[in-house]
Amino acid sequence: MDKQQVFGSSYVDMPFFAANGTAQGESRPRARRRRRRAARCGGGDGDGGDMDGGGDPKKRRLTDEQVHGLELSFREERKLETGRKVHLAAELGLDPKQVAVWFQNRRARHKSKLMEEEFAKLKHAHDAAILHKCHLENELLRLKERLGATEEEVRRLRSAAGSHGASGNGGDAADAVGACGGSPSSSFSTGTCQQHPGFSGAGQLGPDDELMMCVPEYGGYADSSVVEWFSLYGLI
DNA sequence: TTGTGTTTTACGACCTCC
DNA sequence: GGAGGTCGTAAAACACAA
Repeated sequence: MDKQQVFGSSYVDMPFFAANGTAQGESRPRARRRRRRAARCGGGDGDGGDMDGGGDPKKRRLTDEQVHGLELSFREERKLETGRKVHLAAELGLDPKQVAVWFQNRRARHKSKLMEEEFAKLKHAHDAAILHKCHLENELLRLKERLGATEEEVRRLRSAAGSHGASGNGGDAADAVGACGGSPSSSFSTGTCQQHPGFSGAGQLGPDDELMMCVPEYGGYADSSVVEWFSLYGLI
């Protein structure tokens, strides 16, 4: 199989055999310890063919130069055509199969990194959306309070006008409110927002625990205001 | 020095494309 | 059918705290 082919190929006697050696290791920023696991080499892991007769370890780290060359090539093009692979392998003293494997792993790392970045970005947007929702719900509470006070004032004025015998036709704004019958606020749902004592507007919230106190539930992503918020962040 | 967590190298299985 | 891709995983190499 391929395992035997890999270690029977030319790269075995190339300079990077010294990569894990003392000189190379000491040239790196942090000294690298060598740990021998020779005892395990003979252990039957069912992975026969690890040794190429000479007791060579199964894996060898690539040298910095080899990794650098591979990195440069990867930046140019993430896919690897046959010609490029063979050329790169010859140039770096590697087996073409090693180059292919390195590119596969490098693509996987790249993808993983991209996913991490994407996750962080989405989390940031999520937190911002939660904060925005909290602001909106607190604003709603304030508006409801004002509405209640206004309705109370209207009732008071009406009763005062009624006691003076006037048949109220001057209550324009008051009528408008009154026309709503059971008050518009009755159709509002305050949701689950609990007003935080120290919360009085934007810029007051920082840590997530405050967010959690403010908005104990995380549903409602279909809310159009949240969609707007996401679009503000350029996420959709 | 050692135990443990992370990174790197390598492989097999499976899929797609030519 | 072969070459090269992704995905999942094993294991060596390595870093580092205790």
